[in-house]
Amino acid sequence: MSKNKTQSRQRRGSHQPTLAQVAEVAGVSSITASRALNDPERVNASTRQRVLEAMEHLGYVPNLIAGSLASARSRFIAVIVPSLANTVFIEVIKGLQATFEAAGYQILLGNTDYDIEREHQLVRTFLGWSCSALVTAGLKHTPACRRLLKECDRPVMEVMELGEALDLNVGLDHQEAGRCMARHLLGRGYRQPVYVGARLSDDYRASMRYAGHREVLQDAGIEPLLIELDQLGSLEEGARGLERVQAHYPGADAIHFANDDLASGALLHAQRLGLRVPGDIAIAGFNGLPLGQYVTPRLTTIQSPREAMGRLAAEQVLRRLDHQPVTQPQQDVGFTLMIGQST
Amino acid sequence: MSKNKTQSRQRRGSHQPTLAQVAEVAGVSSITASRALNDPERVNASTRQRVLEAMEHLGYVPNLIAGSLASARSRFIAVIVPSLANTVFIEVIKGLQATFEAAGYQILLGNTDYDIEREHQLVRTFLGWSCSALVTAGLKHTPACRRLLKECDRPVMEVMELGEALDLNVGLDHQEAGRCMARHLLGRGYRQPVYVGARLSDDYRASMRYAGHREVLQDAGIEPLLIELDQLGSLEEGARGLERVQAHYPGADAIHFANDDLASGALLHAQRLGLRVPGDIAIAGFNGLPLGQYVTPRLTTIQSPREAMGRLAAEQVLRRLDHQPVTQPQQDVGFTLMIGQST
DNA sequence: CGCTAACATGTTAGCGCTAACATTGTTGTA
DNA sequence: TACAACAATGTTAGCGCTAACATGTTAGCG
Repeated sequence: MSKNKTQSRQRRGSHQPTLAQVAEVAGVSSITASRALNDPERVNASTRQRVLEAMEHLGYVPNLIAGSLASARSRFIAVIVPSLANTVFIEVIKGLQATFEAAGYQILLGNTDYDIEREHQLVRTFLGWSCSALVTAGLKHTPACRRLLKECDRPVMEVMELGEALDLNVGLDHQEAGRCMARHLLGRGYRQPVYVGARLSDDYRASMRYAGHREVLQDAGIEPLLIELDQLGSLEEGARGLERVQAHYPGADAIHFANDDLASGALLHAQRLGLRVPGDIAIAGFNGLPLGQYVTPRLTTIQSPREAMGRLAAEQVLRRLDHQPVTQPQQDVGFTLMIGQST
Repeated sequence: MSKNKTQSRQRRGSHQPTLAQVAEVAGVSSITASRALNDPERVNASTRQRVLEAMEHLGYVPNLIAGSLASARSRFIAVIVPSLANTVFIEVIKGLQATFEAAGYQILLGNTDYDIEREHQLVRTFLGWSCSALVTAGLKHTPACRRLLKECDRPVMEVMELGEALDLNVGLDHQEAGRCMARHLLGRGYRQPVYVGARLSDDYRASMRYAGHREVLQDAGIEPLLIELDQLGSLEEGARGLERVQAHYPGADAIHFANDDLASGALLHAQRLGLRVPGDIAIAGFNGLPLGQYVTPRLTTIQSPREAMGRLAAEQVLRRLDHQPVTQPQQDVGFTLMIGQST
């Protein structure tokens, strides 16, 4: 028998130094070492000093997984967005990330690719990581996912749009934004505006803006016209949108695009075609991206405070995690109509 | 005494159903329930069925933290980038995310804000989460961070640029890219090109491109000119760059911008100023962003395969995690000079 | 001087899961 | 028939940490 009889089982685990080893070197118990790190007020300064030196000496890296298991809370925040290709979500993520990171939380980023089944799966996974809170882009979930979010007993924040939320909600009223732009166009005297969006069944915030647009037109006795494209937000697709409007609705005098990428693409394409904007056709967008503010003529659009929305959402969640009362579970960040020279 | 004497300690933990409870409902041991989930081949089909039903019935969500602690591996991949404001990193992240997510890994995203001390801290935190591998943007680290990365015994991937890497490395040669564009400009007959970058000490990849640019100019006996701006990548800052070039170097006949955002901003601004591009001044960029390909005149730039770089990097890491041999630890993804009408 | 309160530290028992080893029963085959 | 090989399941002992409870030690006070 070559095997050691006194020691039966094989050792597992990594070869990293543990808190117990640190404690031994520092000549204290492991709970004291733990406290020196996580609750420094509760240990004597000189003891703390010794513990920290031992950590330094051993190259100790705290095992956060073990800590989370023992304390039944992780400092994870789940953030679920439909896409990373869209600047809009990136900016919201930036706001969330900056605020949560500063408060010592780590973001777990999930990408649904506009698939709410995928979202459900991500929620399950993130709950499995004992995340402290969840942030989702939008109010649309599968029924099972809604149930899970409702019963998970953690702050749930739904960002981007306002509506019947599960818990916390920070966003803006997209239907009203659609109305606002439509009113602007009618106010400018345009009588045949066309709404141009892409994959409206996926991008349902764009479809809500369309609903607002349509409402205003119908109230004014004008028939709402719609062109639906395939790609969500690209300059090239915007150019295609312009061409399709010209082909289908030769009398159109204005285009209300679902976003600035499409609108800017159309604007640049109009230039190439020698079309005057807004003389031959007016163009409007949504988002207030820098690009739209930098083309000539400057794009009329609706600015939404995306990074601020992320920050505000994070602050609300942090307040809830800190057991402070959240007086306004629903917050409207609003939007601004920015009138450029394109309408 | 109101306290129950038989049961001393207070219960901790969440109120979530556990594997043990699932196992009890299914009438098996918990390890069998575990296997039914993680290694389905190893349990009888009917047993598995019963276990899965019990999970469904109880609304069981696996506690991934406990699983990670027990198995000493988490399915986390640390991804550390200097900024989320830059499209370039977002696209690399997209490539990484898609590939890692498909393989069942979760990305832990860290943002250093161009601070390598912050990077070191993030590396420590992520090692604390027992991440399976680390991906960092760039080869620049603090000495302590290098040591940590070298000794952590996990795949370490450095993306973006090529050079003396710690372990795996996927990227492109920025100095060569700078040379390539400078050669193009000289080949076109420009004799007073100015390099315009922003915060070159932070954005050291841009400064490497400048080094290449300078080298070519010096070889040709031309004095290299440089303008340094404050904001890393914005259209507005590009316009400012154009104005500063005109003010400082009135004889300049070409501008080699550090990125397409700056270059596009300058291009759009030139239009407004009534400057002919490239007649009055030529403009070149770097990155191959869609915007640059969509302005008139089309921007001369260098296209780098960013999303593909992310995918390739992820595949290399996955191969390493899968114990497959990695024959080429360093991979050059190359770049393409795209000659537009702006030079 | 005895008593209490506040502080400093320690002991114990898990958190929920899985690796390692153990035990059955079942099949194939020499 | 005996024995290996395998398939299916179980038992045990942690992973590294921290909550809860326990104990010792000092300062403050009438």
